[in-house]
Amino acid sequence: MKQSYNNGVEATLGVIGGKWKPQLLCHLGNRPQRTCDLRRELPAISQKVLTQQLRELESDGIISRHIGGERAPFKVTYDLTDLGRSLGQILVQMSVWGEQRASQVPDMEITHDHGGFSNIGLKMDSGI
Amino acid sequence: MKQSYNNGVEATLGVIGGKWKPQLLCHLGNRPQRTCDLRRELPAISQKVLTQQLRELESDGIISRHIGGERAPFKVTYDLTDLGRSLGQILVQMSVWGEQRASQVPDMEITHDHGGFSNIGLKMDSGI
DNA sequence: GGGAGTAGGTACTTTTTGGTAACCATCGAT
DNA sequence: ATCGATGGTTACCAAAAAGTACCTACTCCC
Repeated sequence: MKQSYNNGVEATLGVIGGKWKPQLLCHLGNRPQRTCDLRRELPAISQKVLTQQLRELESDGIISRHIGGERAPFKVTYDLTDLGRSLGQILVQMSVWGEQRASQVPDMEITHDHGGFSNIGLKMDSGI
Repeated sequence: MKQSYNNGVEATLGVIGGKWKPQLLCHLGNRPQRTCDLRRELPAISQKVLTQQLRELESDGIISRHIGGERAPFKVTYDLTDLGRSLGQILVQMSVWGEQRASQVPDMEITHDHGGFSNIGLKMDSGI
């Protein structure tokens, strides 16, 4: 179905706005990862939602899915595409802004449970 | 209540992620506006949701609310705060990325009904 | 007195999103 | 033969977000 946005910001939000997508992009920004790796790093996400968010990112062209092995316990690997990497600069800036904001607001905390975007800049096209 | 995020990106999304917030920020980025102005520019938003999103932006320190007149038909004006203006660069980049994306995907359209972020850079602290 | 304009609140419903739990299929190891 | 790891799917539920409808209260204007 044809999706419609009022401006570019909304279009971008449509891509990165899922509940787990920032974290998924973060982890995939470091290196390609298998499904089970992502599940281990994000224990709180359910299989269903993980698959769902990965499918959305894939259909948006942000990540790519590779099936390793022929008919074994498949090794499915997800990786950022060039388009996905082109989000790096935005993600890093959002990360910085959010971190700074959280450091100034007492009632806001950021649990860096499973890595963050502070290092993503090295791998993604952050422009830094 | 204490809100918790897993990384800075989510914290930022918590601020700009509302359905109408990008558009509100866009219009307020041009100049301070009254409630009725915003309603005229965004005819599709309901009074309830408009008030709600403005309150959220206000409590996040992104916009400020000024009541003009003493006990008349109040002239309530909303304006970006410095913190709000500091989002400019991020919003402009998200806008550019989204616009570019939309121009490459046939099934995605952006209806520039009520202005856009292309010019917000002039007023907000876009860093451009 | 009866609108219209201004700013907003409240109750209720709908839509969207995310979460739970159970299931399938395959392989290798025990 | 059963278990665990792998990578899913499906049906069903719950919570969050947004939308609808209707209400208040004040003032100015006719």
